[in-house]
Amino acid sequence: MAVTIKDVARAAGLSIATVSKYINGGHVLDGNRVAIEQAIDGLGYRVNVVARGLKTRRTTTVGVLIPSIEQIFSTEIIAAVEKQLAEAGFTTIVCDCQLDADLESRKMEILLEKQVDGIIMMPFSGSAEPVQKAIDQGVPVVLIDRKIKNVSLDTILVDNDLLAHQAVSRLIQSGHRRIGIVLGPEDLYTSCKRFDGYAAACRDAGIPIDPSLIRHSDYQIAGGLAAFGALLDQPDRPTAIFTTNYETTFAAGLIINERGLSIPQDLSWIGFDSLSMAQIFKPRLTIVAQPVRHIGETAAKLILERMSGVGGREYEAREVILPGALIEGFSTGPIRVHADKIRCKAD
Amino acid sequence: MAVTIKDVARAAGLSIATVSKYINGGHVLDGNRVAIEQAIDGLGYRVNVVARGLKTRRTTTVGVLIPSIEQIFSTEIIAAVEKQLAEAGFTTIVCDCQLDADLESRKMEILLEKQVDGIIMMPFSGSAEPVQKAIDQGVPVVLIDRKIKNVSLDTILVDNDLLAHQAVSRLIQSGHRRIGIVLGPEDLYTSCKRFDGYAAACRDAGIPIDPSLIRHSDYQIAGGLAAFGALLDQPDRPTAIFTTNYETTFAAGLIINERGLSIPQDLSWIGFDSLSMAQIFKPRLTIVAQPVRHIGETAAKLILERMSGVGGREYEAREVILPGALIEGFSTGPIRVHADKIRCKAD
DNA sequence: CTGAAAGCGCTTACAG
DNA sequence: CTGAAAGCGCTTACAG
Repeated sequence: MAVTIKDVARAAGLSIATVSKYINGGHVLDGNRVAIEQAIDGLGYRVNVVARGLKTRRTTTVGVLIPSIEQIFSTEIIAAVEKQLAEAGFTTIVCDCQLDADLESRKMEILLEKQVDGIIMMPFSGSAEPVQKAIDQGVPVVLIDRKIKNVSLDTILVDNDLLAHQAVSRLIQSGHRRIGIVLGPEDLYTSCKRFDGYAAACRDAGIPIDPSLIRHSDYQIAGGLAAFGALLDQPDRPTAIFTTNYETTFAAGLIINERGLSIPQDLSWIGFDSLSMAQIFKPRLTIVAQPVRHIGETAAKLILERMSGVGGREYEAREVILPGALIEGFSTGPIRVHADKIRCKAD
Repeated sequence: MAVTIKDVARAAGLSIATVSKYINGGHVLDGNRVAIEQAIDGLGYRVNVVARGLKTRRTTTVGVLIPSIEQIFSTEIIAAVEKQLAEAGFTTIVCDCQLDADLESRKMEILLEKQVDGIIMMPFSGSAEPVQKAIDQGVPVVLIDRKIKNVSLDTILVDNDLLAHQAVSRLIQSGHRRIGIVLGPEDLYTSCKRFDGYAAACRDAGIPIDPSLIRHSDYQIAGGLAAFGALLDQPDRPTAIFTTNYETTFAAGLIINERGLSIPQDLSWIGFDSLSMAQIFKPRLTIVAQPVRHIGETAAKLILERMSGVGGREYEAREVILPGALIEGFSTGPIRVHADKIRCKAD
């Protein structure tokens, strides 16, 4: 059986209270300290954090709930979160809901059941229900990437409209006026913001918004294929396209490869996220890069602060907006006239 | 304060023992069952798994320890593991050691401290020390991807030599005889196996092994750049190259892009892992694909079996070798004569 | 500084 | 089937 604090106390000839005090950083007489240290080393004692957690009601564990663990955007954030939390002595439990709204709720319950001290969540469904459960139990929550309607919580966001504005302006500078955009679901926070930036850039340049250039998707590969394909196949097709998340950018890459399009000769293109994919693509892709590490670190620091209780149980929700960057590649260029190569499949 | 089993017992007019029995699936009188259910619903009771864990010495949690959470190979496996374990009612705690041998040991301790019921580990350092700690505590361990010397443990492997053999044979079929290979560290299990497959394929075709065509790396991007670059820059350079993990494959892609090489005209190339990168590359890459989902599921099932105690504490270590696949793209072709374009940078 | 005692919320033999 | 009691390993006031 595992060795307990009792064994240490016996070996050191002290009470468990004293040993406990020492373990938790309290002061004990020098002689006793030595005795305890020897006992611990000799016995190979290690605190049972489960027992401690029962008593202290803290598990030094934080739950991370994300839409899918297979999305690189989430992965990179998790890595940063985990590292930051580990340095503070916290363990991270990662749960994904596999793009399933029901699971999002279930996994939240599991996290709560595990008595996590705090939760970092990237909302998937947008429903307030999962997060409400945490609030009800008094567990602090920090949101990432998007807000949840009618819920006031700490949130780490990215300057989506500015970034989209920059990307679209970049295309406009190259002379494009028919610029397509592949967005996510209509009511999704990031999707709205990225559209706002697109619209603002067009407005600034005096370009009227053409609804046929705006395509919504599910922000997944399947939807990206459909949306990007539709943009290419329409009669007066765009000369440049902006895909606004990783999955739709990947989908665009697939189609471009399949149809044998030359970038930027046949089409100018700006993608989103995943620097590595951008670097591998021929020619190197121009993309909007979100500050993933920064997001993760910021979220981790904030949840640590909330868990420590600074500001009390009734704090005011904070909203942090982080800057991203437009990373230039070679996928944008001036407009060409001959664009009939595009519809190689449709024709 | 949270509602406990005591509150439920009081509300239901029963003892906590009876409530506990019901919660854990025991039989109680129908009337009592109703009373308990009502009390639970009314109070919003939820079992405190920390308290339960203290008593039962089981946490229904398994730890996953990997080299880096940012490596896509690991991510995909984790996703499969997590899903499989969740279905069995287990929670997954993912820890990575950030490619740091010391951290590998520390994180193992943390996992053990959290009283995980089992551990799935993809070894990084190859040292037996981290895993020995788990063994000492009687916590079952399932290894993934590679073995650890002098330790007999359940291990889920991939048929590395066969896969490498297939890949190299594919190149030989196209007429290549000077085939370069970018491996990992010399003593790494997978690296050795993949070299074995390479060597066997050459031997089968009567091609002598030329040491200058064999480059070891750290299996990371940095090492991949160095190794791949060195292969290209050497006097009698290979006409085809096989990069044997994701990072070195990615590195090769970077160099190919940077130098403006045309594949397969200037060079035939077969990569490893990451179907998505292969699909985005121009032309679509031929790669060796490991059965990531299969690996994850198999590891999860095995650890579940070990945790359940079937086979007893003293079981015989099992070794499972899973088949992968060579996925054909367009990155291999017949040899060309003019290869001077290659050294655009060096010249 | 040290120790005896209570208790965190649960499960588990053991009687009844 | 039900309940009283012990105990999992720890921390925490409270005396001393």
